[in-house]
Amino acid sequence: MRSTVCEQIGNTPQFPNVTPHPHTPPDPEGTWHDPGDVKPSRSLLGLPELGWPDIFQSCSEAMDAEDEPCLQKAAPHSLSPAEALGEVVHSSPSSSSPSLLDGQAEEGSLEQVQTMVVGEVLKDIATACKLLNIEADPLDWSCVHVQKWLLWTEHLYRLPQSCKMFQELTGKDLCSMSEEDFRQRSMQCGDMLYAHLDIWKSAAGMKEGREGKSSGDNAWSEVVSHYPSQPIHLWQFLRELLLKPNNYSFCIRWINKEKGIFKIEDSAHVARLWGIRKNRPAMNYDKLSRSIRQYYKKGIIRKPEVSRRLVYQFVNPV
DNA sequence: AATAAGGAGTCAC
DNA sequence: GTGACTCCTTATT
Repeated sequence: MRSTVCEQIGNTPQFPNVTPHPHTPPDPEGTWHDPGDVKPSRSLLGLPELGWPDIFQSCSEAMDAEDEPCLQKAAPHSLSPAEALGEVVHSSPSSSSPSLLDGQAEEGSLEQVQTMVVGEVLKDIATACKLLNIEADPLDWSCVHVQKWLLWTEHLYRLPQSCKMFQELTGKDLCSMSEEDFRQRSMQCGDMLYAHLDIWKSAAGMKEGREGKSSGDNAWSEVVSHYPSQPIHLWQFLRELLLKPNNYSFCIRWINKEKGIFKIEDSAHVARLWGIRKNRPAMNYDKLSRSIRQYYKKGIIRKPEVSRRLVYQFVNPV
């Protein structure tokens, strides 16, 4: 199934370049090569069309729950993320005739893929909303929310820090800015931030103007139902990260999901994400790990039988 | 040097 | 009271 879809995608004009994901899963030995070390090309990192690699990776995840190394992703070109969302949103999935031409069949498959992609994008947004404790619609963001989103996006994609250039902007302000405005505030990653915001805006736009049919709607209700979210526990936060391997496996990943054993690949990064979530700029791994150790006596997290550095185990696996 | 373990004080809810 | 943050010492990798 996956190979079929991959082949279709590979042969489709919208997905001309199939390239490995920068967050390539670790080898069997468990060693991990930081994507920052291998210095992937800007297109690999998603510049300026960053949304697509992540979206497509999410789509791959939907097709195959396992985080397999063979997964490939496409570099975007002719279709922006927002356009892709729009296309699926406004397409009608109805008309299928027995005399379909090859092209139409291909279109149908593409449509299916796009529908799946939209669903996964919305789920990713739902996850981010939950982890960040912000609303899904950027128009509703306060200045603080904007800063959280910026910090998060920068850390998630390892972009240079530029959130200071966006200080005292509300979500409305941000949404009214052009791509050029973004670039002026951040030469290095303004275009990427703009692309990401575009995805969120498009997803929020799906809320209105249509009634529930496609898979995107379930995902959307998931997005809105998560807000306002409750204070999140550290163990919940870690589990959320672990359950999104395509987004976060570069910093935390399962060693043995069945047993609940996981490894923190980038301690500083995980701590930073946790600090963003809790509005604790001084958060570091020393403090985060102290909180994890408090879980020992509570029976939530423990060290595995064979203790290894940065490896922990949920006492009650999912 | 980074990580692990755990004591102890503090704070917000 | 609870959960988390913070700072700390000591031990281990």
